[in-house]
Formats: sequence, C-alpha cells, structure tokens
Amino acid sequence: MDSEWSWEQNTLINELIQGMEVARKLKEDLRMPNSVDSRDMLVQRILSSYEKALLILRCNASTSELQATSQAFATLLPDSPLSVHGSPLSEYVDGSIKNHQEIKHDSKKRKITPKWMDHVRVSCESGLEGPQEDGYNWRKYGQKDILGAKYPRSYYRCTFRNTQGCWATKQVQRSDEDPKIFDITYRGKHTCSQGNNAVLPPKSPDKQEKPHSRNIDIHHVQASQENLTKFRNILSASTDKLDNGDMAYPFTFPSTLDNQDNHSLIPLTLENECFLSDQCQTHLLSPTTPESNYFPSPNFQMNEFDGIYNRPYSESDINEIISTNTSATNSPIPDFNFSLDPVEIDPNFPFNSPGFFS
DNA sequence: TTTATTTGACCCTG
DNA sequence: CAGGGTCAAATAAA
Repeated sequence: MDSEWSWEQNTLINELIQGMEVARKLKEDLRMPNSVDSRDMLVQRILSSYEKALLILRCNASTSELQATSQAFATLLPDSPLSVHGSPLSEYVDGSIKNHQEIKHDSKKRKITPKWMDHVRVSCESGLEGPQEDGYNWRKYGQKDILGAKYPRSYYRCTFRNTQGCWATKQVQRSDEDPKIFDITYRGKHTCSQGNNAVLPPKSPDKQEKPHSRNIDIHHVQASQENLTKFRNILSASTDKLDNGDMAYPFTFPSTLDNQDNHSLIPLTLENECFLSDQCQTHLLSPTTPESNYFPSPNFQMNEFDGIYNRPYSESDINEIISTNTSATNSPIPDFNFSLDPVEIDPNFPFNSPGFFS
C-alpha cells in the first residue's frame, strides 16, 4: 500500500478490472435486444480502460527513474494519494519543505510563494488555443506579457475559489519555440469538489479555450516527471486515492449502466472510473471536448487533506472537511450506491506479482 | 441578470 | 526599480 508503486499499481489494476467488468456487462448486455446505446458506452469504457492501462505501462516504460518518479507522484500530482497520505508537508518552489501551517494567504495581493507546483507541458494541435483539458474548472483572472516571452501568460484560478475556497491556480504560457506547446504551471491543490473528480460530462464548447482540435500530445514529454504528471492530468481524478480505497467521485455515470444491475459488482474503484466514459471520451477517444466540463458537485469535499494543508480554511471549511473526512463512508455522494466489495476477479491473476509492472 | 473575460493598476519580491 | 502576480472595474457573453 505504501509502496512506491501503489498508485500506479492500483491504477493499472483498476483499469484492467474496469475493462473486465465492463466487458462482462457488455456480455450481459448483448442478451438484451434494445440497448445499443449502452453497448456503445460499454465498449467505450472498455477501450478507455485499456487505453489508460496502456498509458500507465507506457509511462513506466519510458521512465527510467521510476523509483524517483513514483516519489514525484507524491509531490507533483495535485491530488496525489501519496501526497495526501504522506506527511503534512508541502514542497515549495524552491525545493524547501515547510509546514503547511506556515502557509498563509491573508494578503489580497500576491500570494506567498506557492507551496506546491506542478509543471506540465502539453500540446494543442490547433496551436490556436490553450490546452485546458485538465479536469478542473478554471476561471481566468489575468493575463500578462512576460518579458522575453513571445506570448502572454494567462492566469487562471479555480472556479470554486469563492464558493468552496479552492485556491488552486494555474498559469498557461505558450511556448515561444512551438506555439502548439503550452507550459502549464499548477499552483496549489484543488480543495474543491472537483479536486478528485475531474470528470468531464459532455458539454457544449465554450469559454476559455476553444475545444477544436485540442489534443494532449502524449508524445511530447520533456522529462519523466513531466510525463507522469501529464499522465496524471489525463487520468487525474479517476485514479486518485486508489491506494486507500477512498474512491468516491461525485460523478454519476450518465448511462443506464450503473443502475440497471446492481449485482454486477462494479466496485467503488471502478465506479470511479466512470470518469473514463466521459473523460476518456474526451481525452483519449475524442479530443474535441472543451475544458470546464465537470459536475461541480457542491458540498463534496474530496480533497480534504490537501485542502487543509493548502490554504487557511475558514472554520466552516474545516468543519466540513473534518465531517466529510471522518464520516464513516468513503463516499459522500448520496447519488451513489457504491460498494466497496472487492471486485470479482480471477484471484489467480498475478496483478500484484513482482515484475508485473516491469 | 448572471457569469466570465479583459485589462489597467496595484502590490510584492528579488 | 523591474518584472511578475493579483485585484477589481469595465466589458462581453450567455
């Protein structure tokens, strides 16, 4: 569980399990004559699962310093389960480690150097608009010309900054060398409801960045950490917290799959992966979905720990966090009838066997 | 009317 | 003091 592999292992395992379960569903579904739509959905879910699984493996394969990058997950991923369950420390830009309690955002002006940063470089096919498909709702609050930079830098903050006190921000800087490339710097972790459920239900194209031809270029990777980070951006919420079973995601899969048979044993970890159905349609299957496509799912505080460490919560915020966190269930989402039951898989399958990820 | 974006000014850091 | 980050009024869009 605490192994450096846990996050990836769990992600991969869950992807495979997901694929298997959905395939099973599909098999059952094939007996029904009138559910073509759901079949399509099932197929997409299967494909998405395997895409993700492959992505994981590719990431591993392309990363020589995996051990280090596994650590990187802990510090780089905004909602990394490792960072969540690690010590309550944040890594500062300068590399120093400080106690979260020192972090304050009392000034209205420039914030203290952010405790957490994540740098991602993504590519946009069109080269015209920024790559925004990262699973969060961002609101642009500024843009500045940067000395020596050909293109202005855009500043975004979490849409739920006011409503949920989420202080995550990001900066988008188009690369001078290649306008198709965008350097995205994330600051702070999401403490809002979308913090762990970067789910992208279909939505009309809009706002911030045009969706046309947007495509995260998986091949454009600067470094292993970045690779993993980008990978995380793609998979983001779906795989967060896999290692502790805290898998509640306020995303209701839009198809009829989930409620048509409760016996099909889609476990929490798989239900979470419902994000695949949309997110992967977005990221992996269809690159044309705009960003800002998520269920806000208010009152859901997924990123409790991050949030506490990340900013000076108000008392009410903290109370909410605590209550959420301490409530027995791992799923604060009333809509879901999750089951934590282990998934029905072949116990002989050596998912966790040594070398499985090699 | 509400919500998001733009943009100039303000403020902080180095 | 310059450069960068943020605020907030003005503006645009839904």
